Amino acid sequence: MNLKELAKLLELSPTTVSRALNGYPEVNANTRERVTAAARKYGYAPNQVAKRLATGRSHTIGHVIPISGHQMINPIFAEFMAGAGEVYSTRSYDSILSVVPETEEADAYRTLVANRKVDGVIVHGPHINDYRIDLLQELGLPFVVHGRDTRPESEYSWLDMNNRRAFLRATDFLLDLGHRRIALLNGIETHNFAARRHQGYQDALTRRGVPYDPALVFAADMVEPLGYDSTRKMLADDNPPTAIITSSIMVALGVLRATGELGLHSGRDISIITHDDDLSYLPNGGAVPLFTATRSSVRGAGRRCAEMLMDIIESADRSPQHELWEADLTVGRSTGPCPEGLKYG
Amino acid sequence: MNLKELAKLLELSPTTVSRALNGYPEVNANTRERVTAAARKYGYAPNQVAKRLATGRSHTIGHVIPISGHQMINPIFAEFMAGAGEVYSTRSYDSILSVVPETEEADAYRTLVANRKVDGVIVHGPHINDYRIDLLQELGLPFVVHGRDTRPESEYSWLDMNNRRAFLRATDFLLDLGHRRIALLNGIETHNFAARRHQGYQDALTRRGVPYDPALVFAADMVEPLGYDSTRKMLADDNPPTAIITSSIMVALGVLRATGELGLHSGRDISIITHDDDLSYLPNGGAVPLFTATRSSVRGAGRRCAEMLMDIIESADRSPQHELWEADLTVGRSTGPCPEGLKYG
DNA sequence: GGAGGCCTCCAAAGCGCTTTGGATGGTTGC
DNA sequence: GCAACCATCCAAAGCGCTTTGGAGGCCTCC
Repeated sequence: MNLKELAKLLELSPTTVSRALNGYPEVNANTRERVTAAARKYGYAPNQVAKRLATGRSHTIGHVIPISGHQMINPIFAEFMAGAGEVYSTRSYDSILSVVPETEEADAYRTLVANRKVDGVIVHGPHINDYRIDLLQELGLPFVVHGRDTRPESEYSWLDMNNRRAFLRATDFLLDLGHRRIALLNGIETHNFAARRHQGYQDALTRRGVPYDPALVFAADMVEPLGYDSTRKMLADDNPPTAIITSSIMVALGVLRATGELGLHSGRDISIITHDDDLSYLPNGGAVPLFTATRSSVRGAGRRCAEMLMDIIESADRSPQHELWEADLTVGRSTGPCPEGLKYG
Repeated sequence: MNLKELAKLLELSPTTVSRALNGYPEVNANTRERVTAAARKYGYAPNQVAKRLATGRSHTIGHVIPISGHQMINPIFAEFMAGAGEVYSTRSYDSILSVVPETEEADAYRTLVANRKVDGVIVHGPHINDYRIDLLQELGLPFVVHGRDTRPESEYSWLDMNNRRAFLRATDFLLDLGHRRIALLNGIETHNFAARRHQGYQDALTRRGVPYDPALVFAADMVEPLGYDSTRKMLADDNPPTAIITSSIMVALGVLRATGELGLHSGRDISIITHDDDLSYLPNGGAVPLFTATRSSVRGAGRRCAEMLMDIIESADRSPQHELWEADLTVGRSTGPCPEGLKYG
């Protein structure tokens, strides 16, 4: 069943049927009624491809996922998509996913534009100074960045968590408990979020006049072994940390594995705070959560980014929008006062 | 730059240009040369939407991701998509992602078909008797299942790992090491893969005449706390297991956390074998991997499923294709002989 | 030398929708 | 009573590609 057939059945022109269905004003209320009823009855659904060709709008959002040299795919991404996807389907948008080698990422955006495949894109994991933002502005493709880079924030649309403040608060929390040797297991610091987290950590130390020790800071892919290896390493040194801040639960689990092997109890012998993206397969809940954590829902961010982008696409005014989310600091079982003997370690 | 403009520049008809670019035989070799050169020079890329409308083919693969009641999104999915996505981009297919509530999954497939949005779909995580296979056959949409359900295997296309054999081998391996109390931490057993794993485990026990103890079998979402909680529970009972088989590294990490807290060394006091989907963010490598594991690459499965589906779509003959992959059994540090005192526990 | 065949190329008709630019007929205002 | 004006509807021209059904020219073969 297509438009023409439906029109014939109704003894109307395709024009009128199209307008009736798309809510244009120049059609009689009764006619519109008849048309919508018939459409429902015969199960008419407009061919999206034809619609796209005619309107030039694709009703599709693009997500370009680079596969980096180390072949690591960001586990956070699936959760983000779960959130964004919910919103897409309620507003009947599609999303297309381009998984490409990092080196071909720019090309991927260009073809997306050249082939008019998408009305807009979401940019994931921005780097310190991210060329993709320039590229997209140049291409004139609407976009929302999940995160920020370093340019003036008013120049583009983004949604970010306050990474600096979250890690400042986490560090402060540990300082309040008497810890002075606090390690940071961070993500790769060319990613802007990681750089900001580092900043927050460092700011907190500086404010209290606690010396910054580079030997306590690690930055790498946020996988479990990062937590395990760096913890084993630090705890084998003299003057080890009494507290560890990690950038993801995965890393925190690695820390726990290392401390477990050494017979240390987290929350007593050593304190751990992790950032928690609230991933569905890494729960940190219960009456008293396993980890004390700064928490911000990535799925929620996905939902909101999708909404922002669709709003931008659909509105005439394309002025940038921003949202800065604060993370919760929730107390769990993994933190406690600094052990007396180690207090000024 | 569109076809017509390019044709004008070349002083050729759109017909000929189109044919030259799409490799039809009825065009002179020199002409074809000229056309492709010009296309490259002017950066001409055919409008995919127009192409789709004209051909009726969408060059797009669909992935419908149900969000289940527990709001858990399958972490394996991202990795699968990384593999599939690689292949899509090299063969210049797109993939669209529909994230929908579980209850609306059938509708999602129907609209995909009604709107001719995809040429085929990949079905993820099939259940014991999966209605989606019936639905897709009824809708006449080409599809490949990642996994199998319980119907005759010749009736549809699938790629699966030999879950039964993998878990049979894992169980055998532990039995060979003298273990007799072997626990299984499985996924939800309405998923076919989990049911088959259970089967393999049970078959191995039966063959050796080792009694099957339901108290040693858990089935739930494969998250870290499943490993932790069930291990704590089992080890608190009298007659605890001396070995544990888990369905994912995430669960195995939970086991390790529990045993770590109890001061048990894996590979000595307790043995652990896990299935390893070879997820990029859960590495289990190194000279001697942390876990002894049955391993099969989900990313590889993604690649292959995508290829199979595209082949099916592009070939005239649509007879079902199947592939059954065997998992490797790689030995790591988490297994060892059953401690003497517990040998016939 | 004319029929038949092959190699190249092209005009034009779709694919299914939107949208521009009227047409039609009934109302309104003076 | 006539012009101006709505409210409704429609014909037809795209959107950018593919594909059908030739057409024209040259070669071959008897």
